[in-house]
Amino acid sequence: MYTLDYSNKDPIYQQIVDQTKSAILKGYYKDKDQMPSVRELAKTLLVNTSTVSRAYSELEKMGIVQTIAGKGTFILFDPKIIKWEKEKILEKLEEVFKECLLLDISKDDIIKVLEKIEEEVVKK
Amino acid sequence: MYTLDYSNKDPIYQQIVDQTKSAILKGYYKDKDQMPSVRELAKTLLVNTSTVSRAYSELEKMGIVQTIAGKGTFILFDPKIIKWEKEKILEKLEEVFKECLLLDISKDDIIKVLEKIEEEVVKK
Amino acid sequence: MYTLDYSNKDPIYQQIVDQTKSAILKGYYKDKDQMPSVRELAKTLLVNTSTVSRAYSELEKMGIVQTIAGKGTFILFDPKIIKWEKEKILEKLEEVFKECLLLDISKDDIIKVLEKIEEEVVKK
Amino acid sequence: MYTLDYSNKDPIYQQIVDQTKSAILKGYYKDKDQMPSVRELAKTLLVNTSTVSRAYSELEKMGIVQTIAGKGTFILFDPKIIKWEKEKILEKLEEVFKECLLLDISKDDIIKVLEKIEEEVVKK
DNA sequence: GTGGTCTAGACCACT
DNA sequence: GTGGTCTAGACCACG
Repeated sequence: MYTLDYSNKDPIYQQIVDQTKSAILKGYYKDKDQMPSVRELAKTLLVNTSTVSRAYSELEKMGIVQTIAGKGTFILFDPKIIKWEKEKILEKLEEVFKECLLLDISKDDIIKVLEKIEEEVVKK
Repeated sequence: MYTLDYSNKDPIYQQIVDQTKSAILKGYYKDKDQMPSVRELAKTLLVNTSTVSRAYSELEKMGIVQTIAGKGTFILFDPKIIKWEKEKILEKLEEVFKECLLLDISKDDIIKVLEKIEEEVVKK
Repeated sequence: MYTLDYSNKDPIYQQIVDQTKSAILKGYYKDKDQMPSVRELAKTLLVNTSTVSRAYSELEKMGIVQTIAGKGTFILFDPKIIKWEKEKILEKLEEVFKECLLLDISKDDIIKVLEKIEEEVVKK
Repeated sequence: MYTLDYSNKDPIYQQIVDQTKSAILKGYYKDKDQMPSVRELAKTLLVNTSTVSRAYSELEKMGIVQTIAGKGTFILFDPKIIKWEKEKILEKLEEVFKECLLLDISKDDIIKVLEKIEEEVVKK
């Protein structure tokens, strides 16, 4: 479920955060599901427990999971997450479009890429 | 012309590199133009000379700039740059689109954003 | 293992880069080996940490080494390195031969030198 | 006669020195020939007079030219030059051969390159 | 512990 | 004047 890439510029804990969020959006994790324990996930991913710990605490700061002392870490699905993520991605979209136009990539070319990706996603 | 953002996770020298590339693409710098001297730009941007020096040397490794010992640093415009940049931005575009679709942002919504940006850019 | 020559026109960081590559080719370093830490090597070689750091970052850009934040720097042996090195040395070989012939050094004399070196290397 | 390469790592004055020596070895310059004046060569090569001046003074240090105040700079051909150059190139040859063997380039491959270059040179 | 970045200041080579 | 390298020392992010 998690795949870490050490050559990626994103730090490991960030990759865990991102992949957890993505797992929620994809429906792999549902509201109130229990996450694996820090030690367990660390063992599975062959990383330091402090790395997983940091990932969980970032997720908790974002309100995406909740840690209950002595019980574990649980998904706290809040529709707001989707709203936040949408806002972030729309900003990113604007940036990328600006760069595309700067590089003389036409609107039509961009739409072609969009349609290609759409097809790929639909297939899955 | 250059605007540094210290809260940005990208290091200063990288921001100088990126903004220089962008300046070339926008036509502010042209082939064979002399760049400001290391000391001069450092003074302007209120950073250390070695930071600017590092940025220039990165640009040189990319073949975007040529430094002639004792003379200065000069723009070396090569149409290949545009090719490289296009390839990079198209990859980024695919990633962003994938994320959008994952978040149930519709193709139409994406195109609306695109059209908004297009208008903004055209106005300038 | 490393020997720095301050009278050499090559900068220190470059000597570290070259000797590291050479160490890999000679088999002293193997794939996935951990390099000495920046601070450690700096202490051993009596140079500044930033000098070693620069050498490592050059090696990383060349894809010869991978640095994992917080863990260290590791050899990333890629057979391509040998290809690159071979191409470079063959170019150098052509240049030197041209100079030799220009100086009226005969083919036979050159081959004698080659045989002398071959023997030396074989002995080791 | 002179061709300067600004992208070459060798400084300009060094390129002038090397090409002058090469011109002597090729017989373009002969003993007691007068070299172009510093100003003249600087003008021709579009470089600073101090650059040419430095080149001439290096040549003088090596005993390859002689400057006579008020008269000009003259070639001072001494057969020793060839001896020195030969010694230098033979050292270089040894280094390059060592590297070749380290990279598993066989003696036969090296000889093939040598023969290729020999043919090229003979044709000229 | 690891590497990455930045500063201030110095020195050198080249033009 | 130009850029390149190095040092000493500081701070930060990551594991």
